[in-house]
Amino acid sequence: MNSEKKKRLENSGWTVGDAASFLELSTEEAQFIEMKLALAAGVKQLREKRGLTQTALASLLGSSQSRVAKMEAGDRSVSLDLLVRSLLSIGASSGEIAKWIKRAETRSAA
Amino acid sequence: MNSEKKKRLENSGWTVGDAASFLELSTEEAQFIEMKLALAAGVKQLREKRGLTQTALASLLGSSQSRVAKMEAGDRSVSLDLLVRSLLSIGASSGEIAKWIKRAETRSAA
DNA sequence: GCTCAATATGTCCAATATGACATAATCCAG
DNA sequence: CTGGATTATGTCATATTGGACATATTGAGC
Repeated sequence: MNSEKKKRLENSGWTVGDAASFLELSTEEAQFIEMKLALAAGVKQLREKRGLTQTALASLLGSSQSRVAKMEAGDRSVSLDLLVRSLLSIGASSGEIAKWIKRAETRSAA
Repeated sequence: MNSEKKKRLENSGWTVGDAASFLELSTEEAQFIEMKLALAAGVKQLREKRGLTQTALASLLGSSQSRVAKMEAGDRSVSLDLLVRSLLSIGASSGEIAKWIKRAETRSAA
């Protein structure tokens, strides 16, 4: 179970630690993180689709390049709120967002 | 457009003000709020289905009754994060959450 | 390999969210 | 009615988040 998923989590700054503590991630937590990562990917995807640079998107959102970078990385310091707001601002519909969230479900199967 | 939806927003502490300022709610903002309200309803619905009291759910979540009440009311002070985390804790799947979010889409049609 | 644009990472402090508590309002069986 | 339980509302202090800035890393064209 560790390899693929664990790396994904670690790369997003979740300091997963050893296998034992990794296993302590409750399913809810894991699902939540997966959800955030899915939306993070959505932001990146949609931004690139619009041909925007992180800086451009940032100014569109009234934010900063670094925050956009963190959003796309699914950094611990970005909330679902910010991700969703951003997606809506880029023009994603609730339906699309729902699709991304749903997609997170299958990925979180251990 | 005002009546039904406006009241829903106002009842959730959004101080919508007069029609003009209400119209200034960008579609993104409106969609975001609708999303929160949809999830708020989801929490209530699921809690009752489980036969839990707000206090019971609160302790389950490591939170307080007042916060649960605010969640279900879609209060301005509760984040998407909290709503989603709570839903996951009550046992909702990502798919169900996605469904609620998607449902918010149609409701937000002016 | 150099340059420059794009992206990533780390750190501040201002703004917002959260749990807790007090207290009020509702509801409902008896 | 009344009392007890449930839910709503207001307010704090603490914790978390977010924009900004500095700086590092990466990547593409030359």
